[in-house]
Amino acid sequence: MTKPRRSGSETSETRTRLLDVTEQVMLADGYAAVTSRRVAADAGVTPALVHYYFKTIDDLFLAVIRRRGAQYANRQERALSSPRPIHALWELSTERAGTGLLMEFIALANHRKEIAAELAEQVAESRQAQLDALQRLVGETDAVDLPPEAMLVLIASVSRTIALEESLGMEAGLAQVAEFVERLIAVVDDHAN
Amino acid sequence: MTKPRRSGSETSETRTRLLDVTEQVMLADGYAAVTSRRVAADAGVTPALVHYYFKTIDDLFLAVIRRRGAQYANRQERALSSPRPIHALWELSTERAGTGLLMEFIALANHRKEIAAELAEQVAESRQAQLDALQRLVGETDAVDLPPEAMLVLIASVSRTIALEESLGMEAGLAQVAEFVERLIAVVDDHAN
DNA sequence: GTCTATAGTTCGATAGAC
DNA sequence: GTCTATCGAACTATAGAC
Repeated sequence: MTKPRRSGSETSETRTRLLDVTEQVMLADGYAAVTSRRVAADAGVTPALVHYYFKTIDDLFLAVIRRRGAQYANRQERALSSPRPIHALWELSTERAGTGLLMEFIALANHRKEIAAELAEQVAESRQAQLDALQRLVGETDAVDLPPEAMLVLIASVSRTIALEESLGMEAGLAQVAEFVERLIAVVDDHAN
Repeated sequence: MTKPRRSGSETSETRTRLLDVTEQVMLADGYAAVTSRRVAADAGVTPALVHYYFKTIDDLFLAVIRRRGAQYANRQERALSSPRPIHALWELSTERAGTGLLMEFIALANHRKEIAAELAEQVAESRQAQLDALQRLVGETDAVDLPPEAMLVLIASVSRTIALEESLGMEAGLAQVAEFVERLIAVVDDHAN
């Protein structure tokens, strides 16, 4: 939402392409595989062009996080205004593709201050929107003996772990723990009706 | 029990030092910062020596995982034979240092087949030992409406997320969700007495 | 906007002396 | 067991032509 036209870099088709390719590389080979050469090659441009759009590789990572975060915020907003908000949130959280990228960014954030800050801000904002929706839903009552904030952490925890252990080829307990969380969720969602 | 492809004796003091340093580097700057030069410098040896003990960098990673896994198996065994086995397991799982390394290995496993296999094997073995202990504890009864396998996934999920969000500077809901899990655990542990 | 060319680093891994 | 020396490759980032 910056300049109207011709700012070039914000709306460039090439720029978009570079972001797409970066996401693909991260999912396929991890964040360490994201280099100006690799991204350029996969996008069919020259390495120098990557540096033209993103001065440093960290800037490229930040741009991907921000775009991704904005997309996710939209999807979450739709989910939270559906008839069964928390169930829709759970479905959204258990999607595989998103979790894969998130894990990469978490690992990255472990040792890149700027990325940690951006990631933390996004997670916090997203969590706050969830909290607002959940509190509208349950009001002041205690439908479940689990505070709203805690339920949200639980949803985030379990969905992430399921995606992760599945990708490691494990399966013991995954279906059952999903069922357990879904039962908790149902209580809350039904409480609204 | 496959040995690293090239090893100066398994018990070498230098070898042990290299493994220690590698763990420190991973925790401080992430797996991508683990290079033969960096590890050598931090350990006070020459880069060539790193390649002498570990033919490739992946071999170095594998050796770290294996050593770590063996150590963890011991600690878990002690925890599981304590008076309150599941509570002890929970305490063990919420330790910060272990979680940090685990996140790095998970990220690594995302795109290194050998490491994914080793990691999956260790997690599965560890989970099985937990399951044995838990089933001895609760027998056939249903103390909680949560199958044993699912409770173990829940413990792993939540402990990991707490460590992770804390490291991002977040705190909302963490204490409450911990309390929730601890309540579930207490039911099971008390069931034994 | 896009390219060529390149400077300056850093890396993995090996050969071979001691 | 440990070292020196080094090859070949990959990387980030910039300068400057088109």
